[in-house]
Amino acid sequence: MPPANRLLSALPSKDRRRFLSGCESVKLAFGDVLTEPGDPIRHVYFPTQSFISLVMPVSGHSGLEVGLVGDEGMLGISLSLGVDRSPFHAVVQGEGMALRLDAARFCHELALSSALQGVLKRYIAVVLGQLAQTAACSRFHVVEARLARWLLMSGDRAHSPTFHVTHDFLAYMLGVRRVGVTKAASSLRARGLIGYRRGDITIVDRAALESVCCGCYAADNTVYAKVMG
Amino acid sequence: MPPANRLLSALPSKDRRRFLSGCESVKLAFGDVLTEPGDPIRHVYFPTQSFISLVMPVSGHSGLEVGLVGDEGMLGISLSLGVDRSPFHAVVQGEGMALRLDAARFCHELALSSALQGVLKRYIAVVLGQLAQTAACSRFHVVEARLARWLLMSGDRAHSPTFHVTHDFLAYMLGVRRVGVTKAASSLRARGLIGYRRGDITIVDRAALESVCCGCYAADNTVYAKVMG
DNA sequence: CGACGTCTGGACGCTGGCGCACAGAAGGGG
DNA sequence: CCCCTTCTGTGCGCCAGCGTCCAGACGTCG
Repeated sequence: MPPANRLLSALPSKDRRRFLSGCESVKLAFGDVLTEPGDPIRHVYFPTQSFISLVMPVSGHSGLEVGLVGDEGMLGISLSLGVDRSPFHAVVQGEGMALRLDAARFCHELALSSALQGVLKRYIAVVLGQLAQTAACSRFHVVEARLARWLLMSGDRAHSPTFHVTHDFLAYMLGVRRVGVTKAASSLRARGLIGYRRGDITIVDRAALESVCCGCYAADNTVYAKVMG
Repeated sequence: MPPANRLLSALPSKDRRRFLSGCESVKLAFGDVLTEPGDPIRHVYFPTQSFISLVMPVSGHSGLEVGLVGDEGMLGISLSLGVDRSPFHAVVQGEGMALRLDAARFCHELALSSALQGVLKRYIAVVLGQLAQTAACSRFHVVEARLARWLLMSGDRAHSPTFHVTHDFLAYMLGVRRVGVTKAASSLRARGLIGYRRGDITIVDRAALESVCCGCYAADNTVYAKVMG
């Protein structure tokens, strides 16, 4: 069985088969930009092995990552709300496969499957909570804790303790200086929680990393499990 | 004609009449707590003259306001997503009237009106964008700019340049110290942009306040107009 | 194998906001 | 009318993160 997307796995098999038959499997490459804020949504994506960052740009600043979409979610939910523009800058963070569907076809399929409608609505409710959580987190928590959270979230979505990301890129996601990331990361490494080398990061001691990270990580997971499971 | 809620005004008159007949008009008092995170949603509210803060609590911190709901929105959207729990702490910020509907009845009405479904879906899309905007704003912008934004948003929803709020409360909303608010507010007052006295704040020079405030205020309004208008 | 680009690691002073503590001013209730 | 609560204003030392610059380490590609 090939790796799947959890939203689609939740569908009854008839709806799922029907939906999958309309999808194409594409490989997303690191750094690919899938949507720009304000631009029309051409495709929706259901990551299977890949994952995607949602970044909110701010004038005069680098932008801030407000969401991470992996096999537990989808990119382009706005479409299911009847809005054809993306509010976010979406950039591929973890290379890998995703299922893709063009906008018109997605809307068509959505209209045909009330099961899909239900799953996506609940997913949107989760996203609402996660956005709020992220807002509070990036306001209050120190870089080290937020870095830990990011690594855990990415590790989950990469289905692997190792993935590719530079300090520079992390700084962009977290909305801090690159130097700040280097400092936090080297501290985590010194304590044996993670390892890294020229853009490849490895989670070494997951449990310890969880204890360093803020409660937002656990909160997110709890909400997801409660609403979706 | 009594003051209305803009979401409901957007409905075709038949649907609107039907929906309104199921609503009760209630007065919301300053400080009333309407939902707690994780608690079941008993009622949904469509403010007409009142407005409501959505606050995301964070362990070890005071919490952060992530949204403001006035006559342009509603409280309890999660219900329309099939989720009966509120992710937020919702507290009445501006005293006044609102239309209230109990949860079961709301779901029933929603099922009957596809126009209402459409409006609320678009509203949710707006909220998604606003949450992201707020996340970035509270990460990057200085207290003074954020305060200005908050005052403008509240002024809009209060339909009046004057409304009641103490520095203490503002600090809670913005996730900063009360002293930080006092400093920013007194600076704005010294420049003649606002006035205040023991909890009553007045916007004196709206245009100047807009120029002090970050672009997030304008961005929010633009998105709302584009998606809802 | 050498040169260049990329990635990581320090160092500098600076500042916005923090935590705390205290003092004056305005109102409201007994 | 006085006391007590609430609200606003100020002054401390402190620190996380900022902006900037430079240096070393690693890889890759010509």
